[in-house]
Amino acid sequence: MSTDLLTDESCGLRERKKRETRRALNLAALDLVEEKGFTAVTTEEIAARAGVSARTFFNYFPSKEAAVIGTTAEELESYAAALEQDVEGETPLESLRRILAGMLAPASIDRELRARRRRILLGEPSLAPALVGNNIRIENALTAALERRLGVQPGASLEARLTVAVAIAAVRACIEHQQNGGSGRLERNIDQAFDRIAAGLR
Amino acid sequence: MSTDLLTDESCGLRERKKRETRRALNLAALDLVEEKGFTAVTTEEIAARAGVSARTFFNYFPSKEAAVIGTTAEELESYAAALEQDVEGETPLESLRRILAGMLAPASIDRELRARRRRILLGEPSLAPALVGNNIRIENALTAALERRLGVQPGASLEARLTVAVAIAAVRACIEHQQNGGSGRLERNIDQAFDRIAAGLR
DNA sequence: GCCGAAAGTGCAGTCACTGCAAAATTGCAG
DNA sequence: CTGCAATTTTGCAGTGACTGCACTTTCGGC
Repeated sequence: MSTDLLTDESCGLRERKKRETRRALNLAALDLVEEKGFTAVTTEEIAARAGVSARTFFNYFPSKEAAVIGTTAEELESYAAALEQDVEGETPLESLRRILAGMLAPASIDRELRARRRRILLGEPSLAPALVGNNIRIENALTAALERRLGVQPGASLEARLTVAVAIAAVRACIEHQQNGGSGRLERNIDQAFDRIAAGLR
Repeated sequence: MSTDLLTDESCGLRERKKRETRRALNLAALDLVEEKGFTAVTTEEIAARAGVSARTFFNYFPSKEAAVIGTTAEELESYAAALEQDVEGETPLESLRRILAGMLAPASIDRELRARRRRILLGEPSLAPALVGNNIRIENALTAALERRLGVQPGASLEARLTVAVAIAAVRACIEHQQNGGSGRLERNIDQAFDRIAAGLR
């Protein structure tokens, strides 16, 4: 069991090929959704474009939605690790703001892919339920990480989950606001939202 | 075209029968899910137990999940109306606490049904994505109501949606905490959560 | 009782998703 | 390099959610 999180973990050919296939499926799904819209895309098409059989598709993703969203366990672990680390002079909420904003912002690497993914995912209303469902996974991973950071037993106190859930909800609200033609830039609104939450909502 | 929104709208036999059918489908769905678990229940079974054809099922609910959850537009309107009303000396967040807690608490009427519904819905992990998806509907309805209460244009300011989204997230976090064997009674935890949010999270 | 509208129903079809068993591929030991 | 074992891919057959369409039934007003 190799957990070489730092290196590319591309040790075995087998593992590398699985990653490539997964990525190919995700990219194919994004392409097709962009072309035809989510509901008009079939899992067979995605599989065909990725060069695998229809059956193999479901070896990689449990649903069509999951293939389009494509969040990997590694991503979750990476975010969790970032939150677990106690940064000097940063409250948990501030860490969450930084990490969640980082998930949205086109990062240094993968600039265009991240931007494109964001545009496609948010532009598809039929994906909205799946997206909030995906947020549950993120919430669980981040909650466990924050519990470790705070040194409490998993599920022992409400604090960790409450903070994470509220932070994710804040980001979601800002995104929704943006989608509805709301004012201001997304990052600015997120900052504002977290400021309000830190100051106490009325 | 009867738009008698004021009266109980149970005027015509047609309207009453639709309500009854919808309710019958929802109750049948709850029964069956309790008996066999969500995934083992088919829409045909639900329809059969409710005394309608398989096809008619989909005239009432767009999906199996929706039939089990069963949130009606009337319920949404009722919650929205409650939030829109500006109660003396109550901040929006306090109103939300009262209303959302009321949605969970077995009300004066429908005591057992509400309790049973809550138990069945929360006890089915396979329903979790659909439940958070349903929360979007609630969030939208409550956001619109709060915007009216605050006298702002729909989507103009971030405040309304942020407050509603955070409040719903808080309740969800408390429920999750409960489901994971967390300490304390649900209502008490919700009070605590809202207190923390009003005081400002860290 | 009659007529237009609304609701219920049957039918055929598409597609997501699953279990199973055979076939292909890969990693490894000899 | 070669066969062996584990893993992965694939085909096949099946279930069940969901849809569009056309037809019948039912309801409400006149």
